[in-house]
This record gives sequence, structure tokens and C-alpha cells, in this order.
Amino acid sequence: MPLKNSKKPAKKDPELGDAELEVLKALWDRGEATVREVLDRLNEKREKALAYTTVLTFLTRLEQKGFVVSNKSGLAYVYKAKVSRNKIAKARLRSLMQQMFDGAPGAMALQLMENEDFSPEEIDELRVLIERLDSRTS
Amino acid sequence: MPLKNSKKPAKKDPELGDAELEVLKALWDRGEATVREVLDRLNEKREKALAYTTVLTFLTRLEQKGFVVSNKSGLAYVYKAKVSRNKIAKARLRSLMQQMFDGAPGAMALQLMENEDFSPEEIDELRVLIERLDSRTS
DNA sequence: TACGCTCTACTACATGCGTCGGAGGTCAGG
DNA sequence: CCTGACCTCCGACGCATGTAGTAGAGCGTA
Repeated sequence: MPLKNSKKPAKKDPELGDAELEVLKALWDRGEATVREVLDRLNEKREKALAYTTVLTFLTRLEQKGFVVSNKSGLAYVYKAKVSRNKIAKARLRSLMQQMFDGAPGAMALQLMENEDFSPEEIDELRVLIERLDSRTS
Repeated sequence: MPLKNSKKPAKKDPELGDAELEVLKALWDRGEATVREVLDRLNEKREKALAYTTVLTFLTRLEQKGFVVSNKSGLAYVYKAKVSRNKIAKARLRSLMQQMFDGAPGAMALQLMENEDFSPEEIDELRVLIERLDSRTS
């Protein structure tokens, strides 16, 4: 059979790699930043420094994926996150919930509470949260 | 020993891809299974069927990564998960917690509770959990 | 015995991601 | 005007992952 092609690409929603996420975090921290600023930020936090172009690549890909926007301001481009940290956190939480807990938030919360250590303050906050949830559903 | 390379391979802990995880889930569900059984299981759940060899590949890789063990029983190999679902769930939860919540379980729990819907039963369970946590730390 | 199944081993290939290097533009200072 | 410092663009490479084809072994049955 020679060759046969009629498959459509079927665009996938873009995922965020680990390194790309780190870049996003840098943007969340600073609000806006140039490539160099992001680079410096990241390099503060790691032994092995990244190359300038590596960060450029990440930012470019993030922009293509729609996670950041840029605008040229003078010499260099300034990048800004287009999605909030909360939104990403929420999405990941939900994704993990689907993947490992059959979409049941309770199972996930349970697992979390059974395995992690909470401070008394956190416990209080949770208690308040619970009551709020309770009144909402009853 | 004359050796000049200080760069050690630095073995990475093997990660689990999404498809590999699905295979693991099939094993968790059945306890033990042959390639064909896993294949059938997976194909029940998807429109586009996987090829037999694809599943074979996954199982082989999973074994290399240490997530499953196999033993030849008669004609075909029988595979069994070596890690529990709970262990993986816990690891992922923790990883997400580090990644998105600075390692703070409370922040994660809060986010979860603010965004997801819990059933009254789940809420009760959580309440019990909270009390248990509370007595443990106080 | 030869056919047909089924199983494993090996190879392959596209895509995504982490990571850069080099080419070429621009601007400030000597 | 030349040099150096910076910046962006483009191409590239290696490895992981998802997915599969092909070859060859073992076995049951006509």
C-alpha cells in the first residue's frame, strides 16, 4: 500500500511543560518581565544556569500556546502572563482529580488530609471552609 | 581508577506517562493480567482501539521502570502492578502540592474545597477528618 | 506435516519538550 | 565609523512518550 493520508491533525489543547511552568511562575512573581529578567529570576533558583535563548524559546512557545502575551517596549519585548496562577492550579487540581480519584473531590481531599501535615492554623481554616460548604449544600 | 568524567548519568526516577498510567490502572483493576487482557480492558474504554503491540510496549517499559513485574505463566506473561494506586496518587498529590502550592497542603486543600462540589457525605467525612487532625496536633 | 494463532522481541517514527548555538539587527560609547 | 553588548529569529539535538509494524517462536489441529 503506497501511502494514504486523510487524517486531520485534530489540534490538541496545549499543555504546559515543567520548565515552561517555571517561566510562568517567574512572570506571575514579577507581573511583567523581559527575557533577561525572567532568565535572571530563574537562574537565582538553580545551580545550572539556563541560556538566554532557552528562556526566549520558552516564552515564545508560551505565547504560541496562548499563556502569555508580549509587547515590544523599546529594545526588548516585555512578556506578561495571560493566565492566572489560580487558574492553572485549579486546572491541575481538577486534572489530577479526574485522573487519580475518578473525579471525586472528596476522595482527593481525604487522601490529602491523611498524608500531609497541616498546621493548626490551616486546620482552623479548613474547619471554616467545611462549615461554609455545609451550609451551601444543606 | 583513572576516570575523567565527573558527569554521572544521574539516574532520573522514571516518570509515568498518561498512557502508561492507564495501563497501570487496568492492572490495578484486575490484579493481574496478560497483555491481551489489558488490551481488551483499555479498548472497552476508548473509541480508537490500541494495537496489541502498543500495550506490550507499555508493559515492557513499565517493567523497566519498575512499576510492574511479570512472570511467564504458560503461554504468555502475566503482569502485576508493583506499586499501589495509593502510592501513585499520593506522589502526584505531593508533586502538585510542591509545584503549585509551595508545598503547603492547606493552600491546596483550600483551593480544592473552594472550587469543587462536595456531597453532604463527603462533607461529613471531611469534618471527621478535620477533627482527627486537630486532636493529633493539639 | 503444514496452517494458522498467539505471543514476544526488535525496530521505527512522529511529536513534545528542555536546551542551545549561530546569524543578523540595533544602539551606545570610544 | 567600529566594537561590544543585547536582542530576536531560526534551526537543531537528544530523550521521553504514544503508537505501531514485522519477524520469528511455540502450539494446537486438520
